[in-house]
Amino acid sequence: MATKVTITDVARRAGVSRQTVSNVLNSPELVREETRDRVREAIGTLGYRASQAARQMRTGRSRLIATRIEPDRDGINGSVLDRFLHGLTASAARAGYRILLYAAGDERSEIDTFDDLVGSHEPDAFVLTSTYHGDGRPAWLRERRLPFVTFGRPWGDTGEPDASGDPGHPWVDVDGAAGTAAATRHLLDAGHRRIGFLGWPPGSGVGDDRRSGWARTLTGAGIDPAGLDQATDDGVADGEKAARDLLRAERPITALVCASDSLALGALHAVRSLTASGQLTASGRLTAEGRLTVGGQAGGEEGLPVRVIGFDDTPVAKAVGLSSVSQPLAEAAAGCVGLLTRLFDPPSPGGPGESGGPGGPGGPGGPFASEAGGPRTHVLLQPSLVLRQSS
Amino acid sequence: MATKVTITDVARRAGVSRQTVSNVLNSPELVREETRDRVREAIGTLGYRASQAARQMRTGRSRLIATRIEPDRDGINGSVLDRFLHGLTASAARAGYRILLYAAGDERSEIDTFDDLVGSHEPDAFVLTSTYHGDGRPAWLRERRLPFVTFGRPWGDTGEPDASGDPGHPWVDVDGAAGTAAATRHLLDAGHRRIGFLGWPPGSGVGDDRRSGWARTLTGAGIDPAGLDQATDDGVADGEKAARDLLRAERPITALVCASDSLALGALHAVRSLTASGQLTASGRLTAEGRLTVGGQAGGEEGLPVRVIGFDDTPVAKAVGLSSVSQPLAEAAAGCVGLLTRLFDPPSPGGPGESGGPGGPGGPGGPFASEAGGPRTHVLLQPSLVLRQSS
DNA sequence: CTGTTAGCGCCTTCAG
DNA sequence: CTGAAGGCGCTAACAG
Repeated sequence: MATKVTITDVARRAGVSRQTVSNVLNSPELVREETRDRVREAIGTLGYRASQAARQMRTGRSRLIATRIEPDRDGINGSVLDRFLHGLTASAARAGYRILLYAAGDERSEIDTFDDLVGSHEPDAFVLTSTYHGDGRPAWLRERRLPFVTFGRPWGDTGEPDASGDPGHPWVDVDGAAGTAAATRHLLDAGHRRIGFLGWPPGSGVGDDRRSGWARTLTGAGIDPAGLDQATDDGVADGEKAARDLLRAERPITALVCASDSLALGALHAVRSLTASGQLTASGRLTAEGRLTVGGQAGGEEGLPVRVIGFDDTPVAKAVGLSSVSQPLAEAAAGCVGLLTRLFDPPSPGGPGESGGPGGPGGPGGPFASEAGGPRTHVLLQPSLVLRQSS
Repeated sequence: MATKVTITDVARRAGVSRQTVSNVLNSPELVREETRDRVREAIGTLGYRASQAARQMRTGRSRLIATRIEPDRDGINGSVLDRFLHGLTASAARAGYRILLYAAGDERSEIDTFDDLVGSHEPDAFVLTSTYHGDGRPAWLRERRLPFVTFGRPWGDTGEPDASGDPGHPWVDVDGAAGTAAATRHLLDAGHRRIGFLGWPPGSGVGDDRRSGWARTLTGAGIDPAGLDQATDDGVADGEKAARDLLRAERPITALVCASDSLALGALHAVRSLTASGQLTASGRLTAEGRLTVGGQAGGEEGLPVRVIGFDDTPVAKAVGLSSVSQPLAEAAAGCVGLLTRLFDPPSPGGPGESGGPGGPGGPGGPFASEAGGPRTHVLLQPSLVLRQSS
């Protein structure tokens, strides 16, 4: 049973003082190479590891990043945050940090947990997920000058990023609008014109963002999106119901972009069941093969199979052959860790641009001065479209 | 900006020595009530929190429990471990512990991580998930007398718990066989006789366990399970294929118990597509309503709709109306934390029985002596059957 | 019951 | 470049 090996043991073994060992660890350039190697060898053979607790007492840094684990959401989309969390754990480890988990039901209890954690385990930073309108967490953390990043833009009251005078904080996000735009474009390219959108009620930043990409693309192609979308709560049953309405509307859709895989799965059900029962709509007809024939409509969309595209590329999408917009979650996690470490160890000033990141250009980079002294950096990542049988 | 408040500040505020404050925190019974209240009030108004780092240096305990976050598995079952992890985080917090996360690809890297963690953040314990045949992690930890619990029985080489002389360690598990048995019984009660099983290739402890509950129940009802099951890799497509075989076999099944929701989802697809196309089998016929009419077979099963039951009660099961066996994951997590804290703070000896737990009787409680001195305790939880449209 | 003493392992001065 | 002090905040032993 190897009793705890300390820095003193290493020093003795290497024939140097404890400080030299410490220097080898923290400022190697101060130590002569020969000595350094000797110390490192001693560290290796003894299996020495610096005690975090002792180090933290001295430096005030815990090398811990705290984040919340969310309870299983109703839907199918829960896996998104899990994948993010896995990426975060891996990225953090690479940067020498560990993830500390906490659970919290609502904002109040989450902030209480912040308070608790800050006093006890003293994480070096927080990563916030699932940001929302009027999110009180960033303000609380900023007031106390606690480093943090959000995965998700700060959604202002208008649904636009930074629209409400938010002084800003580092964030990473995925460009949802670009994702739905790509999906819509793909369907346009396949000859579809009446491309619907199945989303959530207005007011959720993420949902509005995703809808906007669809609407923008349709408009750009000279198609009026009015009447082609439905808003509903997230869920398979809700999605199925809303999709039915769209498929049997006066101007029936022939393809559908959805704000989530749950909705898309519901839509798929709707398509299949309408297909199976050979139902008619006011101006369209679903054939046995899932092809929708739109009577008397102009354009080349006659006989095209009804297409559905989801969002998040969850395991279910893969399982049922649903095309979906995929978020680069590992990259997002890496981005969070990157922004955080940049806060801790500021890069040499005057370096390369500090906005933007891999996979896409940065955001607008507004001129807000950061009174907290932290650089207002952010990373906006581009999603990708994963095509399967459903489109 | 509230600068770090220390135990000295509290002592001064309360007019006592630092030691007294410490006593109020750790051994309140040693302090006169009046003093205690005064100190507590000072703690409250000052917002004092004991520094974990300092405490850890003194006590050697970090109040951290390390566990692994698994990468997204292929399937749909990933959510199981996430729900467990959430429960673990919540239970640990209630007991005054936090969860420290790590990621690891294989056993080798996981053990390297153990080593790293033990030397740096020094978690008080580990929780191991996804145990498997020949799992090398428990032995590694036990050799070093590091406290740990596994979620999952130690599967011996024969597939039976503790069959290979494993000296034992604390574990929590869910009785999978009881779950499939309940599912099978439910189908028997509904009049089914040819109840199939869709599982994984033999050799996986969990899979064999689940199959055994089905086989046992069928045998108990006087039905020979031979030829009524299929083994395949986990996955919707694999499940669909295997289910087709079963539905069109010489002795076609009329109901199906599955080892996972992925397989069950595939089976559901198979049932629906066979139903839709009105396919015939050697001795059965699927009607349009998904009813299987078995020609010339004895028993009351004619005209019964084909039933499918999954395992794990994942969000997808809920979404598509699939009946499924549900594991009590929050309880399992609580059980892990309970076993761990029992290790740290042993209950008064001669207390109540130390085996078994809520929801079910304990395991066999073999007579192995534990050379490490730790009590070999375990908790076997009972799953429940969640019925939906599919059964 | 309360106060004093000592030191956990490390890193940051400051001298050599 | 290397060695000698000092102390981060806390608690386990003792002394009063």
